[in-house]
Amino acid sequence: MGEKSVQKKRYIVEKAREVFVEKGFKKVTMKDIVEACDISRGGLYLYFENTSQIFMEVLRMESEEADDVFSDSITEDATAADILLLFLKEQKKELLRKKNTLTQATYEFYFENELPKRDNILKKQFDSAVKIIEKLIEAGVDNGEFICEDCEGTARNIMFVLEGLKISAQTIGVTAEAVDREILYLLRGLGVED
Amino acid sequence: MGEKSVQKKRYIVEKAREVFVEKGFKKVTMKDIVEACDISRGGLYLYFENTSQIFMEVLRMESEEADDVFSDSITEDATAADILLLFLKEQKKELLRKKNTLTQATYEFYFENELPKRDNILKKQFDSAVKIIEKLIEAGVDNGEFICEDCEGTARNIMFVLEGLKISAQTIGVTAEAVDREILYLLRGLGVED
Amino acid sequence: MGEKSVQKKRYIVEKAREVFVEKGFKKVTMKDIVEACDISRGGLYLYFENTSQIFMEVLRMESEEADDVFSDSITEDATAADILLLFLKEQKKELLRKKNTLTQATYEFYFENELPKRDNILKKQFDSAVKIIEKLIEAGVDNGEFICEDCEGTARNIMFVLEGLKISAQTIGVTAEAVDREILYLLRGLGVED
Amino acid sequence: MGEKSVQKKRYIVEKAREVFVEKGFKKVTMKDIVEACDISRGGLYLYFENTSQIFMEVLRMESEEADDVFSDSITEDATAADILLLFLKEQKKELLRKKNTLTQATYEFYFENELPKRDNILKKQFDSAVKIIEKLIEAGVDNGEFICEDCEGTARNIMFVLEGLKISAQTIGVTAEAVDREILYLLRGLGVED
DNA sequence: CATGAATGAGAGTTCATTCAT
DNA sequence: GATGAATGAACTCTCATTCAT
Repeated sequence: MGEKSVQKKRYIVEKAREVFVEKGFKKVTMKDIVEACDISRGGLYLYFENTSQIFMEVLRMESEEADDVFSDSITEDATAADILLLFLKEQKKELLRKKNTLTQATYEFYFENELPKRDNILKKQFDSAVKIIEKLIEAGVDNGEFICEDCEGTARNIMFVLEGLKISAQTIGVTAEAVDREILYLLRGLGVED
Repeated sequence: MGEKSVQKKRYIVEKAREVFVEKGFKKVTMKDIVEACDISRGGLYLYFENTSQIFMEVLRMESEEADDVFSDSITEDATAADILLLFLKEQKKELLRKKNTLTQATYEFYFENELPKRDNILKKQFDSAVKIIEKLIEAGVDNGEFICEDCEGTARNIMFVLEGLKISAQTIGVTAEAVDREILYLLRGLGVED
Repeated sequence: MGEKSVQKKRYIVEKAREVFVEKGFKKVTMKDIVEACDISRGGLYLYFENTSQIFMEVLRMESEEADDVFSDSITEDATAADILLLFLKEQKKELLRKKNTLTQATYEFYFENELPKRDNILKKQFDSAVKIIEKLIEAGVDNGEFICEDCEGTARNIMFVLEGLKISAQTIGVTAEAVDREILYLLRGLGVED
Repeated sequence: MGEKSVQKKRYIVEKAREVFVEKGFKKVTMKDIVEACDISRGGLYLYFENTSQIFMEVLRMESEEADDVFSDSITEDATAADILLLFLKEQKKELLRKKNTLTQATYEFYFENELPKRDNILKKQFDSAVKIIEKLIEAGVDNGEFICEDCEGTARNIMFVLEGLKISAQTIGVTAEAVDREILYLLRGLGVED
């Protein structure tokens, strides 16, 4: 597959991403993607065999670009609390966003495909986020910003709360206030006064 | 609708439940349910128009029967900590169970149907669970079992963690140990020593 | 499947037969048969899963109706030679007929489906034809019409020649004269003077 | 077309032959052949327009190389009976061979293409085989090996029996014993004692 | 009420064939 | 000459939904 093919594949994945954002995973057909890309029916099959394959590529591309969840938050003289807060605000924005989100499609994809439980991109992201938060909390404890006895447990707790908020946002609905309240609760747990 | 019709409807819903447990929500077709019920294709349409309608009925029946999430745990002389622990154990069992769970189907259903965000059974269950946990914690605080400054916040935190664990179990996979660890973390947050 | 279904199935098989006669086996699609029957696309699938299944049914029906290859030839006072000659004439007509023949389709079907080598309708027909010809020759020998030392071998020889003529008719082409010549040759082998 | 082109064409035909041997004629697509040859899709079209054209070339090449059906059998001091027997043994081997045979593909090809009935390679091969067998029988009669009144008729009979065996091998199945039995029958018809 | 045959829309998939490079 | 990406027609198959009985 030449240079051009790589570009076209990328093009398809980008267009497909929009479709998945729009419709989730299950509802999306090869036809939908063909139409979104404005290519021929057979053309798509030159690059991908099915929607799962395309979605996995979308996820891969996503995780490549988004590896820097924290990098935005980390600036020269930011404190641990600043960084954590920024990260949580970022997550809030993400989880409240109705559109331009792959959240639902991602869940649906993992529901449908029991297989990739191991070496699961989602899991890797979760674990690495826990690690980073843990380091952050440790740093905060060191310089007296945070109070925390079980940094790892707290990091994991934060991530599960975020997961809970995320899925709740997609199902029972969650308001900005509700998210703020949870963020406050988490910060207070670290000994941060408002 | 006569008595007989009510019974048949109930029969359909029960059979359909098995199908949803087995296949989630999206993948299920009217044909699947017709076959599971061993009734005629047209027959099903006399009672339900589509799978969404059937699933909502499944959910309704479910919540009627399961309103007593706590009732099992509450006995005469159980302490607040006992009850909370029993509840959490119950949730653990539920979320680790691969089969006989409507979890996935429920998520899929709410993904597909943006509509029932309001008067959403899931939301009601969530809110009422928060309430009950809050009362429980308050009781625990009163008799010195728990230490807690923000009972409502803590109750909500517990529920979001459970939601996070539940969705994680369906996507990235969660081990029994991981769940135990979270439960311990939550209890320690209430000042409970192991 | 009720009485009506049986009739419709029969109707489909009859229409499909025409299609197979027209186009052989391989070229025929479910769509072709749907169109020939003037039923809906999905309708055909209620009765048959694929063209092989339909063709097998065509063959079965064919063999039911045609079990009496010889019965036409057998009359009260016909001699063995008469009957044999009539049979051979019948075969001649059959193998020279361009249209209304399942020959080609049958060959194609057996090419495609290696499976039914055993309990193969074609084989049964061949074997039973050999048996009948053998009996016929024996009868002819008994009453002095034929001279033959190895009736079974001769019967089989006749059938293989007929098979050879049949496939030749479909591939290299065979004239009426050529068939007559072979028939004469076979009869002379039985000591019959023209 | 240059020297190189001729070679490439030959290469394609040889590779295509393998495909036809493997899959018959009808099932073979241009894509199959492209893949077998490991050339480009468009490249094949520079040489052939469709599978029929390719197959005809395969047949032509085949008949060029195989014109010597008998040449193997004919040695200095072999008797007519020896040669005939060798030829029949050769045919037996051929028709029992499951793989490496173009038989099925050839039949399918002639089924599909009504056209080449005239100037039909198959026919030429058949006719020339009849001629040769006839000469052989005449020679055998001359030196007292065979008894035969109608050499041409007998030669043709032999060829039709072989055709019958060949197609039977492909459809109803034929055992080595069955072939031997037919060969014996044919030889006895020529007055040859076992 | 209940049945289940029938319809037809629509998704998936494969290839023959073309054509710019 | 040669390549292989691209197109689009054609086929298979599945269901939601209707309707005569």
